[in-house]
Amino acid sequence: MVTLKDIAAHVGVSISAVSLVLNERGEGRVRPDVAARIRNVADELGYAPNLLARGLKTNQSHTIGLLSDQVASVPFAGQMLGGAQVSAAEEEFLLIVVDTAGNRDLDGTAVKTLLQRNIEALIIATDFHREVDLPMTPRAMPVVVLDGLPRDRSAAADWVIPDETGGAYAATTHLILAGHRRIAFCNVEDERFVARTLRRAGYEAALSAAELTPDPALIVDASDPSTAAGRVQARRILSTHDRPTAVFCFSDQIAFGFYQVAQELGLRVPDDLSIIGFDDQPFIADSLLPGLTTVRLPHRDMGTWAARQAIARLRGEAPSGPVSTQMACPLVERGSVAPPNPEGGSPHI
Amino acid sequence: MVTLKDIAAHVGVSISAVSLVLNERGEGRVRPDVAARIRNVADELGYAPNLLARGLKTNQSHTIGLLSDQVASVPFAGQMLGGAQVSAAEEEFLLIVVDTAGNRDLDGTAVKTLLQRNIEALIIATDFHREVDLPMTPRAMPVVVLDGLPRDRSAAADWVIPDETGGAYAATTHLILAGHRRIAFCNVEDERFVARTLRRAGYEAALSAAELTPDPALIVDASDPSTAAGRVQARRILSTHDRPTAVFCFSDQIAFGFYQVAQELGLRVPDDLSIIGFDDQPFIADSLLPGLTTVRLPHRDMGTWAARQAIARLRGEAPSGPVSTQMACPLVERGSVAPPNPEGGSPHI
DNA sequence: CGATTGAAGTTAAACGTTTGCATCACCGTA
DNA sequence: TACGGTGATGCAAACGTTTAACTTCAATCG
Repeated sequence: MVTLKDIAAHVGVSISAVSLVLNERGEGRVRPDVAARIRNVADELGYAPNLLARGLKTNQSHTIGLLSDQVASVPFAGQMLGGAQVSAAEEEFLLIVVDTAGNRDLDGTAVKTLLQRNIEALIIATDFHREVDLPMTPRAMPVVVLDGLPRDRSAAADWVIPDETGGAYAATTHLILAGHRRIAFCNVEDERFVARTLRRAGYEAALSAAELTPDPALIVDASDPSTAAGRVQARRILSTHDRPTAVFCFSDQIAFGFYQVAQELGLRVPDDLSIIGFDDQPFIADSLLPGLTTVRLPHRDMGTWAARQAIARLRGEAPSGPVSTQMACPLVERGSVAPPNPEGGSPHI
Repeated sequence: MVTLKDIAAHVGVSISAVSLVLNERGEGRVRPDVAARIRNVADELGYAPNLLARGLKTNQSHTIGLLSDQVASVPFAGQMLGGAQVSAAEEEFLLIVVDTAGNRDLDGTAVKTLLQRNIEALIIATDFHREVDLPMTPRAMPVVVLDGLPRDRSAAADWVIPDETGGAYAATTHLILAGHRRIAFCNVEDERFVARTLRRAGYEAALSAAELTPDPALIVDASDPSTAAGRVQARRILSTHDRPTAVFCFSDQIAFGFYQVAQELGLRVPDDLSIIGFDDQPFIADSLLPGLTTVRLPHRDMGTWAARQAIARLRGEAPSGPVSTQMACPLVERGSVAPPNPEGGSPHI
C-alpha cells in the first residue's frame, strides 16, 4: 500500500505538503505546480488514504453501523440493507452490518463491536414494523430506527416507517372503485405487528369515505401472516352464504392462502373474488396466477432514508428534535382485482 | 471511550504494562497482583480496545470484506451473509459487506473501498452458482468465492459451491423409489447457470442407476427459472398423451408453475403428478398446497464455510493450493410426491 | 530602512496501540 | 567485591494520518 510518505519521497516535499494538497487544503500554502506534481505522483502510485489511520486521527471513521437481528431471516431485509448501503456509499460512508442472528443483544455485545470500530452513527433495523428498545449509545451518536419506532418515544432517535394506513386506504379504495361493497379484511392477531392497527384504520377510513359501514363479520384475524394461517381464515370467510366479493389481506402470504381456498371452493380470481395483498413480496406476488395486486412496502426507500438521515445528523444538518417519516406504500396493480361478479356468490364447479 | 492511558493512570503503571496484561502477554513480565489490579480497573472502566488503533499498528484489522453485486436482489442472499457474518463473529472477525448494486465493479472501486479499510481477506459472493472474474487483490490476501467458482481456475482462490449433482440425484432417486418411471426434468436454458449441467447430470445418473433410459422428450428448458417460464414448459409437457407422472424442476419457482398448470389441466398434486423443486425457497416451498418437496440449497452453510476458510487461511492453517468444497443439498420432503396413479394420465375434471 | 505581510512550505505533536529495548533492583555465585 | 542473571517495569518508536504552530524568505509598506 502506498502512503503519504512514499509520495512525499517521490516528489521531494514533506508529508504534510502532500496531505494538504490531497485534502484540497493546499490553496495558498503549496505552489500550484508543486501541487500538480503531488497529485500526479499520487495518481501514478495509486494512492488511497489509509482510513484506519485517518479515522484514528480525526475520530471520524466514515462508518455507519447497522444493527439487526434478522438479516438472514427475512427476504426483504436485503432491500433495506441494499438501500442503506448504497446511499451511504454515495456519501462516501461505509455501512457495517452486524446481525445478532435472532439473539436479543441484551448485553450489548453487538453494539460494543460496532463502537469499537468507531462508528459514527447507528441504524437499528427490524424485520417488520414494530417497537424496538434502543441500546445504550454515546450521547452524541445519531441513532435511526429503520422500519420501526423506539418504544421509548422520548428517545433521541429518528425513525422511518411505512405509511401503512395510506397503503391500506389505497388498497381498499381500489376495491371500492372497482365496484365492491362487501370487502373483507384479513388482519393478523399478533399485537407485535404495529401495522395491524394502522392497516385496519386505513381499511375503515376508506370504507367510511365511501359511506360504507364496515361489517364486523368481514374482519378476521389470522394467527400469523403465513399462508397456512391465511387459508384458515379464507375457509371461514369464503364459505358463508353471503361471502365477500373482495378481500384485502395483511400479507401476500395470506393472500396466497386465499387464492388456494378460492380454488378449492371453485371461486375464480378475480372474477368471483378480488384479492389485494400487502408487501409485494418478490417471487410470490408476481408468481401467482393471476398476478397479485398488492401494496408495496418501500424497504429500499426506507433504507435509503435511514442512511441519509444518519449522515445528515452527523453533519449537523438535521433539526435538533427527533425526526420521523412515513414512506408511501404504493399500490401495485396486477391481475387480482376485477368488478364484482353480478351473478353473485354461487361457486362455479 | 476508555483508553489504555486511562487505565494506566488509574493503576499507576505505564501504558505498556496495561497493554501486555490485557493481551495476556504479561506472564513473567508483570507481577500477578499488578496484573490483577489492571484487569479489575479495565473491567470497571469498561475498557474496549480501539480497533482502529490496533489495526493501524498491527496491520491486522480483524476484518473480512465481502463483495457482492446482489445482496438486495435475491432472497437467499441473507442466509449466506448471515452465515458468513455469524461465523466470522465467532472468531472475532467483522464482516463488512459491499454491494455494487448490480453494477459490475469494473474499475474496482468497491474492492478499493474494502482495501482502504485494511481488510485481511476477501469473499466474493454471487447470487447464483456461476463463474466469476476475480478482482485484483494484493498477492497475499486470501480470496474465497461463495456460491461460485473462479473463471480462471488457476487463480489462487478457494471456493464453495452446492453439490448440485448430488441434490438432483437424490431428488430423482426419490421419485424413482416412489415408483415413477416417466420422470420429466424442467431445466433452464441460460448457460450462465452452472447448475444447469450439474443437475442434469444428477438426474441422468439417477435414471441410469435405476436402469431407466432418459427420454429426451421429457427434458425441457425453461427460458429462465421463473414461474411464468415454468408454466410455459408445463403446458407443453403435461398435455401430451403420455405425460410424465413426475417432474423434477430446476427451481421452486418453476415447480410453482407446474402446480398452476396442473390445476388448469385438472391434475392433482401429488396424486396425478409428483413434483420436486430446487432451492427450498422460503415462503414458497412451504406455502404451496401441498407443500413442495424440494432440494435445499445450503446457503447458510456455504456462508459459514467461506468465512471459516478465509480465517483459516489467514492463520496459515490451510494447504497451499486452492481448496474447494461442495456442500450437500438435502432433500426436504413435504407433500408433493406420491406413487404414480395407476389409473394413468386421464385428467380428473 | 526597519517592520510587516504573505507565500511556501516544514516541524512536531497527536490519535491509541504494540513491542523491542533499556533500565533497575535484587539475588546468587565465583 | 565484582559479575551475570533474572524479574519487573518503563521508554520510546512506530503504524499513517491530520493540523496547529513555526520557519524562512522575499516582497511590500509607511
